[in-house]
Amino acid sequence: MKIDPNSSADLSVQIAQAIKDAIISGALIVDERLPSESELSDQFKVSRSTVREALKRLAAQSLIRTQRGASGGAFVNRLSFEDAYSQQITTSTLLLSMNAVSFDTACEARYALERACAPLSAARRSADHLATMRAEIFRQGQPGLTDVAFCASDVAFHRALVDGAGNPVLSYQLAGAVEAMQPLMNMITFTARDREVITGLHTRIADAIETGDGSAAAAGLQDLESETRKLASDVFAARAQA
Amino acid sequence: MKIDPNSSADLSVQIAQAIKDAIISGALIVDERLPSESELSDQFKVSRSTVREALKRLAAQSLIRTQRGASGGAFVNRLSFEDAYSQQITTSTLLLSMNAVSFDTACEARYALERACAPLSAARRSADHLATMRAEIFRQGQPGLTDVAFCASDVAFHRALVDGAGNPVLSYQLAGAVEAMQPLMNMITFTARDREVITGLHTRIADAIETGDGSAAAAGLQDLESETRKLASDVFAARAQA
DNA sequence: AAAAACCATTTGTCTGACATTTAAAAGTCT
DNA sequence: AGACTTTTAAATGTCAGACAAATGGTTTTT
Repeated sequence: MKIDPNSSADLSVQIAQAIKDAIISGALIVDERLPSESELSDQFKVSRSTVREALKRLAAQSLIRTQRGASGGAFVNRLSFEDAYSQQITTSTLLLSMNAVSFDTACEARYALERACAPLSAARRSADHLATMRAEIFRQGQPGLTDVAFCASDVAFHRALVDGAGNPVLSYQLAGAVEAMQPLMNMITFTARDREVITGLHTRIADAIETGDGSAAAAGLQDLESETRKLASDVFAARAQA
Repeated sequence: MKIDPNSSADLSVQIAQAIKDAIISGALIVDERLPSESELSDQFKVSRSTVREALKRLAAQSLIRTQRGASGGAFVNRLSFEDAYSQQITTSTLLLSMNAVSFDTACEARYALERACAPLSAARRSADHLATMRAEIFRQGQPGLTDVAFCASDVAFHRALVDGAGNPVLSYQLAGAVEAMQPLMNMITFTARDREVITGLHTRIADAIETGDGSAAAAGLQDLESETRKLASDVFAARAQA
């Protein structure tokens, strides 16, 4: 691991990159302890502060964790699916909010991805996830539910659908798409009639999954997408008029 | 923005979180300049080093960028799709390499997602992306191509397919799934016969996209998935024996 | 043998200094 | 007046050294 003191890049960036490369290449393995900050500052011929800034950059990406005290130090972190989920959700949320992605674009992506999960969920039809889906459908039918709570339940339903595919990589990839849309969805107000239509489609999708009919589930999702987009365009039209 | 000096969490973590919250909530908008490091250290009542470590954490997530010199400082960054892509790819790669995700799981996720793009790509059939696909198919037929180059071309073909859906959110979500698998794919050696089968399927997929037949493209991808998994299982079986 | 005191190591934080970069201000020449 | 050069001030980047706080191990005491 070497750095170039004459490069235009900041030293802390170079050091972070060097360590990151070592992790990705496998030269540093999970749970391995990095040299102490003083040792690293000797190795790289920089001050301890510079090393620390580099380590903080890595910690921000969950690549390392640090522990104080004797036999403490910085350790290569096993990137958990959970860490990856939350990073994914943060990034997706920022992307959507900062890049003015249209509701339609986000919606299209989300439902396309969910339809990809449907056949797998139907093939595996986990009792656990089906129960969650049914429970959320029930909750969505309760009177007095606020729009925000309805949305949250909607997200929970869709997550169960996705997780039901039993593929952690898919769940990870989709976490962002589903969760990041929640703020956008929260702008919609759902009338009693709207809710009825949506829970009806949810039921249709859950039924299809239960009977193992993936393409029926995908068709249900397709209709749900149209419904969602219609609702959203109504909201935007009304807002534009006001 | 307040922090709690008695909390167990490190000060730099708290400060980073406070600023991050301000960005996500919209209190700090894109391209807005943060107070200088000295001002922040006054505000939070901590030293400049601590503020700097917090800022490095945010910079590592592309939430801010810094500029030196007069009228320099830290600015809220507009998260570009490009930044998001590379973060996504790094995270996916680490996830796959550290968590011992099986080839089948990764493969299943990847092709499920790609099949989700197929109908959209077929509906839009951008001339540009189709040309890229054809070019990569041509390249894959060239004799003397190394396995690694064949794989790289394969990735390029699939990226074109995905990008052809014309949905940046989808492209972003899929970048990780497609690129992160490349190291796994590189372990496979492709015989001439294998390559013929694969480029044949690529051609079939490209043809389906060109004629706007999304389900045919999806079916082609399905066959390609089976083929890929068969090749991989042969490699693993051979390796297990040796 | 158990508890307490001590110690060494390591990260976290603080202080103060200097180097480097950069845009704006001031000055100078035509 | 306008174009060019020099100076200046502000900001980040880096360095050095110190102390605080946490933590596991070792030694001493009870």
